[in-house]
Amino acid sequence: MVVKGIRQLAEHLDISIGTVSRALNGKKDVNEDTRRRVLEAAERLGYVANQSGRALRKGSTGVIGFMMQTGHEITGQGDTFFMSVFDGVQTVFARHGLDLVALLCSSEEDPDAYLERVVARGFADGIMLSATRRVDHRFTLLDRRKIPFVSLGRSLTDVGQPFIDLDFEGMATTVMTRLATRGHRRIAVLRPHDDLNLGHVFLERCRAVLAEHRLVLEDDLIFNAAPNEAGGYRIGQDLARHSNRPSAIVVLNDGSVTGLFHGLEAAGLTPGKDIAVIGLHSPQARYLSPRLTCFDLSLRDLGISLAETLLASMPAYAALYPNAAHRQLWPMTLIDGESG
Amino acid sequence: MVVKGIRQLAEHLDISIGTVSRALNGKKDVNEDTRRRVLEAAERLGYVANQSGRALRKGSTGVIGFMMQTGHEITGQGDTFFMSVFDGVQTVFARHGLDLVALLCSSEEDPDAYLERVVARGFADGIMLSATRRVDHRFTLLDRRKIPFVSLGRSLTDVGQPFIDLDFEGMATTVMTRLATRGHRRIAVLRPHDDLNLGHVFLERCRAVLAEHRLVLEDDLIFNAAPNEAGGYRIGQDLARHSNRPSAIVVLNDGSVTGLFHGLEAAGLTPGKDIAVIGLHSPQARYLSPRLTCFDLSLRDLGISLAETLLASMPAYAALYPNAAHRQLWPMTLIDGESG
DNA sequence: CCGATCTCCGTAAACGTTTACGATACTATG
DNA sequence: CATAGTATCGTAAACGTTTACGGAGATCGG
Repeated sequence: MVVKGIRQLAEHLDISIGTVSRALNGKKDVNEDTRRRVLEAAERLGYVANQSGRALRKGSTGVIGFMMQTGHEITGQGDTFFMSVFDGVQTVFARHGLDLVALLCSSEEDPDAYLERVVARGFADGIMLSATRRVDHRFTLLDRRKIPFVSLGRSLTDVGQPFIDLDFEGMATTVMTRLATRGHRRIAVLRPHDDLNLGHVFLERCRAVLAEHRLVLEDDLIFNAAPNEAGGYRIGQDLARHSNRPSAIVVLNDGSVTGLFHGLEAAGLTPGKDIAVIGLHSPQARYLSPRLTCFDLSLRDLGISLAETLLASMPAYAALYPNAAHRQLWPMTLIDGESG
Repeated sequence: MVVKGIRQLAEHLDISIGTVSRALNGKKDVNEDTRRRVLEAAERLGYVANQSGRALRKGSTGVIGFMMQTGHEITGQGDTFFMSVFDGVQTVFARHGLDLVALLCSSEEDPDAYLERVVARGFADGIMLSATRRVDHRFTLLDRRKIPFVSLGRSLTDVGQPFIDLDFEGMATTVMTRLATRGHRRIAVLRPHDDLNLGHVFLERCRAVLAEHRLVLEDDLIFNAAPNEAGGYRIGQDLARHSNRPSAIVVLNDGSVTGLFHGLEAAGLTPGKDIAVIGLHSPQARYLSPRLTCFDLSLRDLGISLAETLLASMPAYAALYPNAAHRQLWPMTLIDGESG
């Protein structure tokens, strides 16, 4: 047996709907006995307050949306990446009865228009962004609509938004000094397509670090590729055929690294021997041969921080997270492998 | 400038809210000039009807939820898998103004309780399920709540639900006859953990096909492993150390196949030479060396069918999809590689 | 010129919930 | 006993939207 609305539930208990609502929401002014009766009946009859009615009255939905784009791969980050981040986010949200949903923007729809539509509808109380682009109108849009949000990734578009981004500067410093001091002179970088912001901050710092070693990052050694196996494979082939092959390559694109390995191997090159390969976070790093030297980070903790940063910018929760960082670069640690 | 509700928009235009609503929703009884005026103003002022108010009044949300579980990997299917399916789903939904969102169930919450909560709230007009388990209470739950749904995957729990599942029977027939006729006598199977349903239907058919060749599927050659690189790698090592090693292994678990390759290689075994390896759909199949022999399918088309099947079970749309299959086994084609 | 029809629009009810407010009964205090 | 205070509950308004209904004006046919 399933009951339809709070009115039915109230009639069934012979109590007014006001009292039932107060009982369910843990409000004052309700006898403990009746509260127990109400809760027990709601549980037994499978009553849960209607989302639309509740949201309409309260002015908030209790939903946080994480925007993702389907179809064409933008980031190439596998499900393990986002699913781990999500799990961290949820542990924080669960404490406040907030629900996380992924807002899926079709590849056939303009991301900006999609987001505007969703936000204007008041679908979610807060928004999480990822795959941030170099100039990203979504930030100005969200700022204009005055809806709390946080982004996983930086952008040149700056409206003072909170964000957490991977510490590409730290990564660049670590990896470039390592390679330079090990005698590498010509270093390549593989990154996803140019619109995304992450490549630029990385490259900028790379140039600075290399300059200290009197080295330059040559333009024709900066490769773009789709963030997947195919993209990595193609670059592996290209490297093998390169007239003046670099001695090392840093791969920002974690979805491409196994493809790159296989592309190199197919051309007779061994990573770590013929060419040093250093990657970003990669769940399969340990199972590649040779083992991939790459950076590691705690995705779950990142998700927790992401949630806290968002809540800190929401009036209803801000007081609970007084010292959440407004903007944060997430540290990564280099894990030694055999590839470089 | 942004306008808050339909009331403000109506005042701004000096029209009643009824007419504004009719104009926006393409209803009759509204002058074409005023309709244009309304649409233009809404566009200019960034008005979009509030989700909660609209859903409350109309009794439907226009949202379809695809349930996924975060944290621990259940299926191991990478983002390319679901994102491609989603994209197919969206092309159908877009025609009807339906929005697809992913309902993310935390690893700390019981999936059944989560789904019940979401459905009882009236959050979505329809539900899509995946990672179906052998006995899966979600089906009885959705059936009891009388909410339209479809699942990607079968279950022993049968409430007459519509579903689309991969054609594991066809796959079993194809792969086992291929291996048997090529002289393989001891064949192993790698599958994800036992709760999931997909392994069972596959194994059952495998046994039947092998029996025709007077062969048996030995119990100790049925391996379970986490559907990721680590799981595959471990099985690769186990196979190498096996006292009576099988000559072939079929991998249902697409997230494990590269790990398996690397595990085998680390132990000095070459796929396709020392042991035949045949996998399920795998985006990196072409970039492994040796190239993986595996099954392929159109994920985008699968998504389209999934959406059509769901809509066919929703009263409001059923008439538009008269010949959508209620239950369907999705065909896969074997792609020859070098691994078996 | 009258009645009928049509076009267009405004009014108000309804969706399910939360919550401010007031009412009632009971307890405590003097 | 009177009064103040407290505990508990019911009533009704409000959230933003859609839509059934009716009304006003215009058009048309006879």
